[in-house]
Amino acid sequence: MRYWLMKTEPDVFSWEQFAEKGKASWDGVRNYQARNFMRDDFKVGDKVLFYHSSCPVPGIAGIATVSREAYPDPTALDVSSEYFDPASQKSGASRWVMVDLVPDRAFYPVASLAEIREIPELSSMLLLKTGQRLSIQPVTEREFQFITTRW
DNA sequence: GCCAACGTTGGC
DNA sequence: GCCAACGTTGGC
Repeated sequence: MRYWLMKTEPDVFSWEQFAEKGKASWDGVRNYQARNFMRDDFKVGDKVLFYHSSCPVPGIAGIATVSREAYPDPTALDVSSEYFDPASQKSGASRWVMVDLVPDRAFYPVASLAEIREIPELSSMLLLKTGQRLSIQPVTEREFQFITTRW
């Protein structure tokens, strides 16, 4: 089993919406490295840290579980979608994929980025690396265990 | 709103 | 293939 961190802007899709819906299809990823993680490495049962970015208190809002492995992201072919991708339309097939998640539990309060920064055991998390903007990142088992024990 | 640190695009 | 210009991310 592997562990991941996935970023979302709560203005677009929040933990609260996720929990209420009971499921999420992670569409809209338009970065090759992030896509490749989903396509090649995500397995059913993998655990995900659900991260809120670009908001008043950036941080991990809860934990989720991968419930379906990578399949084509249809928003790439939908001209009315903000995630529409002309190159996918041209080739006739979506070059982007998504996975499905189900919520596990929420963190109350969120594990804020500021708090995470202060914890020596978490100092090597990719999240804290300058310039690291990947929206999907691998997390080590130790990091995951530390966070879910603390929060 | 600022801006550092990227990734992508496209002319050559 | 190079690389300048441009666009995006995301904390602050």
